[in-house]
Amino acid sequence: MSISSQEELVKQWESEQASLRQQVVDEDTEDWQRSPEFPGLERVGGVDLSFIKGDDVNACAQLVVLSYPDLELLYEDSRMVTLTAPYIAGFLAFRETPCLLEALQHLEKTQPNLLPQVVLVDGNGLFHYREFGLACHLGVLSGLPCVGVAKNLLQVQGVTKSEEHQSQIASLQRGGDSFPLTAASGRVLGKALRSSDSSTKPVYVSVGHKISLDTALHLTHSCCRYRVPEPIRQADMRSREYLRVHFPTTAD
DNA sequence: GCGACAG
DNA sequence: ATCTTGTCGC
Repeated sequence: MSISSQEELVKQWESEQASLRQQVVDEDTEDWQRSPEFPGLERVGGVDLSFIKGDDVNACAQLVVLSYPDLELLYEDSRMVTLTAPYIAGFLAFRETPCLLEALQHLEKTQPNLLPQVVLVDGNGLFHYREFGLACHLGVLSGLPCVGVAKNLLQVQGVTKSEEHQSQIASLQRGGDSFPLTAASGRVLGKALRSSDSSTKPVYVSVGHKISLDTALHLTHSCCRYRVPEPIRQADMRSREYLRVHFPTTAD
């Protein structure tokens, strides 16, 4: 792809993000979100993509639905997809949303009773350059509540891996502890969460759609058996397993 | 030229 | 995302 055509693509994507961003709902909209016990919440989804080494076009898109609060597998869908859009930081959604949306729509059409009530997404939501990351994108297009959970800090809007940030991480004492990720504007775009007692490195939680930040944080923590919340962890493991079985590494 | 760059 | 097994420690 030529430099100029990529510049044009980015311009088009920026305008699309600005437009869709207005549809994000950063508040609780569901009945189950009203109480900290999440009464009525029975199904939590997780999505992820895995790639074959050296191939950035063919990938395995994974959707899992786990029971809540037991976090047991209710449904899983692994599908090979062909990605057309390139990966450009800040525009991950244009690469991953289409196939994830298809997986959700397929489930809604075939087994609507298993459709998740909220989806945990591997990546950011409002914690994003233009406050419209993958979790917001998938949320708006699917209409489902979504939460962004990133494993690495995106340095954006003045939030950096500074010594101050490092010391805030060090101050997280136990699972559930968190601190806000505040933009230069003063707006809180997300929170760093120590997801379990036994993990030092936090995960970065932000609103995707139809959920408040505090509810997103509490839900994420409630889904953690290990550092990465179980829905995303299961999606990740199962998509890798799918590739291992169907595209075994050629032994030399 | 150097650093940053969700997945 | 992926390259990569064992190993040290709680």
